Amino acid sequence: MTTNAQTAPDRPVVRPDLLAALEDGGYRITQPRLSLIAHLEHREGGFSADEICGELPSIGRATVYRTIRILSDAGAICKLAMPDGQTKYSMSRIEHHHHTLCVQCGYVGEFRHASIERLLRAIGREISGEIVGHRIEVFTICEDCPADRESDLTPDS
Amino acid sequence: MTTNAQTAPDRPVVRPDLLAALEDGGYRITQPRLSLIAHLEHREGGFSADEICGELPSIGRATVYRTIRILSDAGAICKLAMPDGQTKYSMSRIEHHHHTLCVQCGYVGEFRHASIERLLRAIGREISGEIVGHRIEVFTICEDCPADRESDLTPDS
DNA sequence: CCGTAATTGATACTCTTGTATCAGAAATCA
DNA sequence: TGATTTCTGATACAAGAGTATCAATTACGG
Repeated sequence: MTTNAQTAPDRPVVRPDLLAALEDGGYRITQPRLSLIAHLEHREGGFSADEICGELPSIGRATVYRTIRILSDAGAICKLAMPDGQTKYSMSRIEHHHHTLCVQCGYVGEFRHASIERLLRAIGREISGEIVGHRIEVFTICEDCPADRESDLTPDS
Repeated sequence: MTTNAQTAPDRPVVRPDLLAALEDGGYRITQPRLSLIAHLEHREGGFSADEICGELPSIGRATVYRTIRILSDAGAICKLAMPDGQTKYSMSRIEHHHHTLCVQCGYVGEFRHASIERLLRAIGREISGEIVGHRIEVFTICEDCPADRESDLTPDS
């Protein structure tokens, strides 16, 4: 419908750093990967790979998983673990951050806190061995979730 | 150490708080549960449920999983997540603590750090919603593991 | 525009981490 | 000692989270 299709066929305009995550890894810029990135890039909150498969039925399951892995390896998206063990992903926006996960709706927020860095250094001094990574996840019931509902998870952001 | 086995037939002497975890939940003290607790109670480091099934072939798989869940729900053991998503458990010894997990050998250590409590309160003031839990896991390569072997398991650092 | 190499997607498969079922066994109660 | 209730364990089942395969397709360098 639009008439500006001269420059590139159907290529959606996406965050350059997400494209760079592909290019820097030596991966080709393909339609399915662009569609996936365009679908994810402005997404708030967490999502599962399978959820994305449902939302983008035109992209094969294997491709969704493969691309998510590429982006995750490149640090463009974060892999998270819900308290029940479910895997979720979220887009990285802040450089060095941690996550809040709403245990009811699955909403994922990001926060930074200066003292976390200090804390980790202090822990490093107290324990034996070398720290190679960490995971700090804060589980919440977010503002928009009624706290009285106990059981069901509605992954609707 | 103490040999008070004349009080009960084959009942191993186990940590009373572990028995209490069963009794307080209204569960019966059975041989398989006692065997499992006796097997676990002095265990250092992390273990998976399946691993325990292999070590105690006389106890059924379902019973191992059931009992671990009971103990985990009661807080007697901790459920952990390795960076690759594997589930591990470890015995709780310190009251409010966090874990170090060696990404090579799976060794699980415990540590406390006073500022973590402060930190969580500070985070609670900064984010919206109510904090209902948290997970702080520090991934390490422990002293006994050769660090030269390459390990690419470094989640968001 | 073409050749080559990477990518896709349908599908089957794997592996982990459990849960459901249910007849028989064991623990507790009266 | 029964009677009752819970528990066990063998096994099947299931869901989640991916990976392997491979013919057909697509992107990209020249």
